[in-house]
Amino acid sequence: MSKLAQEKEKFVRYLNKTGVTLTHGRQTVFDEAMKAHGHFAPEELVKQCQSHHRRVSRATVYRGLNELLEAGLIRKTAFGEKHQHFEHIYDEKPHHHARCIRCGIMIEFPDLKEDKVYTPLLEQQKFKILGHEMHFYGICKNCQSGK
Amino acid sequence: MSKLAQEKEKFVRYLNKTGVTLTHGRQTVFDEAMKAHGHFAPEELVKQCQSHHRRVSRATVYRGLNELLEAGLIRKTAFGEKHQHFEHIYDEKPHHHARCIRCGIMIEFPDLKEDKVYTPLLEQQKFKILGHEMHFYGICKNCQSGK
DNA sequence: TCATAGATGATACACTGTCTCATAATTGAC
DNA sequence: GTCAATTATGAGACAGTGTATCATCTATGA
Repeated sequence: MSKLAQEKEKFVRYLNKTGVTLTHGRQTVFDEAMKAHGHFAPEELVKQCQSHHRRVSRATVYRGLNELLEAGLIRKTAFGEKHQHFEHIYDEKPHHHARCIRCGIMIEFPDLKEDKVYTPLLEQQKFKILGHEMHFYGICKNCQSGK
Repeated sequence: MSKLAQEKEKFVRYLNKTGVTLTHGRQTVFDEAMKAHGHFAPEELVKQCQSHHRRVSRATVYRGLNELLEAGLIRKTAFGEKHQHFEHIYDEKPHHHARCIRCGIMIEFPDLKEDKVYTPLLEQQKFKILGHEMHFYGICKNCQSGK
């Protein structure tokens, strides 16, 4: 079974558990989110969904993204920007981000499993971890030399 | 010298370096940002600045916050929410956050210096690190039992 | 004192994520 | 298969955020 099919199954399992069905809208959001390369903003996904399929509303996309998030298929990468970003998890090497606060460029670097230090702390509080992100901010090489 | 005074000096040093002066507006934003307890959203700071001082515009506050950020006096904590959050650094124990994606509650936990693993990676790319945040997301205890 | 450069306030702006509600689709009971 | 009840959806309204603009004000140094 392909990784994508596995993800689909995971999604359906989640939907069943919460007592809702895999409708056309959810299917579309799932398809496009899994198809995306790298990060995407919700509004980008709205465009994608609307270009390839019959009309899907913004509301449905936003709702669907939350479901995918809770199902653990995508993660929210929060860069302190105006809008949210997501990325799917399957097929990606775990990585983190460093962002330049001047130009916004993003540098990716591999996940080194440093989060293991923290998981006991959170589990102790019965916090169910869906994901984590190590987020650095600073000034990139170019912006330093530019000024 | 108090910690606060040290921060002020750090700020002035930064301003000098970038060739600007400590004006009334910047002073106000500095004061209120340092006075804040825990996280604050920019708009909250706008209110603060406008209630305690003579009129300071939103623009000035937003501009000032960026300067404080670059000067390394505050950090941006990005929770993937609609708006940004900041917190000042002085006088705070380094800590990170876990956020519940359902109710938004925030759990703080101490910084365990796990970032040390990554700094060489970024320094190698000449990325000047201003700060970092370890960000977990998931479902909190209450939201798990609530459903 | 004056000219210049920088800082500010007011406001407009685009955009985001959420909410509402009427309509449509789906499901299960019969 | 039909119908009623429940759930999902689309369209649009909405408030709020962070940025940009630009005319006015302020500070600085010659």
